[in-house]
Amino acid sequence: MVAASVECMSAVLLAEPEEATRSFLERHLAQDGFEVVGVTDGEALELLERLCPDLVLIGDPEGLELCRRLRERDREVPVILLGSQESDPVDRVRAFDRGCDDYLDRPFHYDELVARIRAVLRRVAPPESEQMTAGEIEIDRPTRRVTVVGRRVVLPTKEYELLLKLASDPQRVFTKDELLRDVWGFRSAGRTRTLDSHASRLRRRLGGGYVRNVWGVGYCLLGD
Amino acid sequence: MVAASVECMSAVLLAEPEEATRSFLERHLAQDGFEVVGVTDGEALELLERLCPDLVLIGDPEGLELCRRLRERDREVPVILLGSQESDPVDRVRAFDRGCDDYLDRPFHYDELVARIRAVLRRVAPPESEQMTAGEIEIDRPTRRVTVVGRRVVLPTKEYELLLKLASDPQRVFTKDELLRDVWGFRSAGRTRTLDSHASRLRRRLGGGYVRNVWGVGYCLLGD
DNA sequence: CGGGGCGCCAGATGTCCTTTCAGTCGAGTC
DNA sequence: GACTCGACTGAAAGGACATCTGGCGCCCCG
Repeated sequence: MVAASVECMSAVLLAEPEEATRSFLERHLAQDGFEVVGVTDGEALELLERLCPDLVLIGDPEGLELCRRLRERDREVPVILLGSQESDPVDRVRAFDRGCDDYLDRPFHYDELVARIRAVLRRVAPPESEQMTAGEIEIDRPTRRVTVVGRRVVLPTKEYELLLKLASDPQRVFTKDELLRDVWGFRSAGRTRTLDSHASRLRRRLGGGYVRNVWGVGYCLLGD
Repeated sequence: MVAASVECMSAVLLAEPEEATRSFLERHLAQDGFEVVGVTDGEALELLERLCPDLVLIGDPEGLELCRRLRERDREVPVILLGSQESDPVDRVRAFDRGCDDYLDRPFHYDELVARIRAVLRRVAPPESEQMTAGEIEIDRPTRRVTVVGRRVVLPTKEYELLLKLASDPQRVFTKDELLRDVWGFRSAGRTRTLDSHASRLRRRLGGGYVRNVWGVGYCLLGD
């Protein structure tokens, strides 16, 4: 099994009531390059808002209701349901109606689960091109080369990753939580000073006031 | 079975060698609001470029190879494979590796197939318009950009949130309590001065008397 | 085993927003 | 037409947030 790209590991929220399965999945998914937080389903909804995971994996046999409540909050987050052993097509259709993205019966093969997770994520986050441009900023991912108006800029790792994220949608305003999660990973919520610090340095290195702060919200690369 | 969204019926390219299954699916999918073109797998690649379908359904038991060739042409088109009866997890993992989006074993339930088709299309299609419009006011949520008759308006956080709320139903009159609760949060009931103040400034910044007061009740964005 | 680069953090400072207050204006009522 | 209550708005106080700077610790590389 190939490890996920280092660039950005996907964050998976795992709602699985049974201890053994949960820790099994936590361990193996982590090995396969996912950042996993396992919870019992009671905690799932609450964590959803805090963590903003890339995907939710619901292992609860009663997961249907959770799926619905989750969708109610109007999150775009993809959901994969692990069914109960006796699922029939009707159950599955109902699950899809509730907005889930895939449904896998138990007992399942771990590799198939991973394949399905990847298939869903592939869809949600379409592949980024090797060459990114944002205004006068050019980023060449294979070589990690960044140029601003032709001038070469060398960036340390975190600043480079932060730039990548911001450049993925240059006009868009990213919230601090979002940036912290995607660049620093799941469990970094609240460390705004760290983000601020890097944003500040990135701004200085790029020059030209590219990195702009949106008060009380976060940052964007090309405001206005 | 709910009919497909009226907005735009999805075009499905169906590559299924077996005559009976093909016509069955053609007929039923058409009834369920899809635009279906059924072909044998030889023709699929060629038609792919001409038709640009929204989704490809591969019924061929040898569909793996087709899926690969299809992906080679680097189309973003989603693909669902209908497996052969004897598929095992290894086959399925291989299929996902080839880039397919879902895999359904035969014999399958038609309703489940439709549910899965919808789930995949849901993912692919809607980068839902994050665009709101209220009269001549346009709001782009990702960039937090607000324009009035083309003129760009910059808003501080609270005013922006207030505008969002008002624009969510521009004609409607929102009571002050409602606005306070939704923008300032639960425990803010009674602080009408604060709301007044922000409404006043929002009105001034938007110009054109958009934010209108309804005496003794609250505010609305487009009165009359 | 030392040095430098980098990630992370905390305190000081400055900036901008929010809230409140106070005075005025306007609408509705008798 | 006078009175009352609510709405409007400028200014000022206060707070929340952003930025910068310097320091500490870690890891990689020499």
